[in-house]
Amino acid sequence: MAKILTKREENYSQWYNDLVIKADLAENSAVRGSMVIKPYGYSIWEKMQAALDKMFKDTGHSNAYFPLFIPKSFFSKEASHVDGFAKECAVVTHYRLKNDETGKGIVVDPDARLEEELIVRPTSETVIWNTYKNWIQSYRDLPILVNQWSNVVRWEMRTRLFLRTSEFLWQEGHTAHATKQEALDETEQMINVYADFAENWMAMPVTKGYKSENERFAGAIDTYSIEALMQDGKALQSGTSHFLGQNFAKAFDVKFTDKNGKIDYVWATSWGVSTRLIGALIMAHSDDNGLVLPPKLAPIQVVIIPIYKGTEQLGAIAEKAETIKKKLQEKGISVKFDDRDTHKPGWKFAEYELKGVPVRIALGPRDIENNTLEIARRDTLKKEIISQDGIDLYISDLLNEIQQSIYQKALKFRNENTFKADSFEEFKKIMENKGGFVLAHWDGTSETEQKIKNETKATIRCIPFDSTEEEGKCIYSGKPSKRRVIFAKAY
RNA sequence: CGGGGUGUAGCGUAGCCCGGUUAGCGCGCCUGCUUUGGGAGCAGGAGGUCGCAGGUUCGAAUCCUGCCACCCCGACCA
Repeated sequence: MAKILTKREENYSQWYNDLVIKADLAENSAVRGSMVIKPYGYSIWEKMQAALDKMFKDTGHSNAYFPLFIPKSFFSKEASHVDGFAKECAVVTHYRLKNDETGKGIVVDPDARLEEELIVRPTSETVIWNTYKNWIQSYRDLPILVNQWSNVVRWEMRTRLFLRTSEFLWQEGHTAHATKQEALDETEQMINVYADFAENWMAMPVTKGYKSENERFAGAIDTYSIEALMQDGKALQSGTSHFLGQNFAKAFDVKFTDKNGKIDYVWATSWGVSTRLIGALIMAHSDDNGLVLPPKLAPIQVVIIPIYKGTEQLGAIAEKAETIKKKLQEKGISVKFDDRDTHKPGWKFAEYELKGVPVRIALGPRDIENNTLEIARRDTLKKEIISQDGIDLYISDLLNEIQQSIYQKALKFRNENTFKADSFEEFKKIMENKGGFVLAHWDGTSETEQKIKNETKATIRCIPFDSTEEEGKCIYSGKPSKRRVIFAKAY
């Protein structure tokens, strides 16, 4: 597992500060667990956003925006939703500050108490369904296929850098449908979109499946998720898609008249992924030299580093570098030519490795003379000297190759860390050692899942869509089971 | 909120048990010269309310009391 995530070695914090996300805003507990995403990290998020946004639009969705503040009363309308979120809400109670009577500092004006408190959205189902009520009367108004890019706040008892911050950026899709089947299809479609994104953009293999009742979203009838395995053997839930049935429609009284003149409640879904994906990306691929970014999400895909003595040498090198840069850009490749004279080549090599730039080109006097380039790829750290001719084609092929290679490496890791357990002893042994995904039989009850969790910390990550039917016995209770489910310790 | 730990320069730390010069070191930062194909070398320099507030003492980073913050583990959770 990469140092950047696990070890506090010398200079660790310097890396860390330069890395993508900095947690902690200040010495103030009120913002504990908030995050600062530095520009480089944010540009990774922007690449993710762009790719996802296009996928959403290609599947017929549109973006919209709903309020940050939700009246408290909205929350009490869907019982299990309240239960799920009540414990982690930030609540706005006042709307004004005033100077302290002692003249020192500033205090909340007690006269400015809100009549009804506002909740900072932990998710937007309630405010959105309150709005949909006004948008929907007839089947002709359906479906509504809306996505929102926003920030949400969940006042977690304990935050975790990258993976569980109290405020995070995400997208949440909220759709309304005339039929149950249509909503189910939507739920499945979106988990497929997420899996597609995780595998083809993030180069991170994921398993699609159903959540057990314990792990289901508060207010959902069914939750589908994609689960990824991190390098430390823990699972990360990377995206979820919920079939909400008619729960929210009933809570917010959203009815429509169908083709036959019959009145019914609307069917709903919601789905989301968050900046947690940046954490997933880091934890899935990075090594001791820093990040390893899949080319498709790398803000800089190729960096050109000049090697030179004196400014007269730089002139010729810079000219050549600019030519190469232009050629690559014409192929749609993002290139940075780093001609800073404030840092030495070796320093730059290390810096771009830390940042995960997939391909590095070194260009020096030797190369000018021989019409060559030194190409280094981040994922394998291998270097080779190639001809400058046809560099654009070479690099664009190489980027594809790296994208594939990173995925294959992660897939191999997951395969090697996926085990079958047929007894609880075996199961415990695996969990205590290296962790990983463990396929085991389960009797289908929440009680058993809870007991296994209490004893091993492992939970059911999902019941895979593609699991084959197989007669077996629950590893804990010994009761009959029809298929294996995935257990793992989770973040 | 329970259990454990830690607060010393931008970052990482030594010193604390056993009080006593000007609080030491590494990285980073600044200046100069030499360097530049894997995080350069040498020389010089800047930077500290030792978390905060009290107390004990001739004297406190060090001992005592209170407070605050952060980290790790647990409950909670995307």
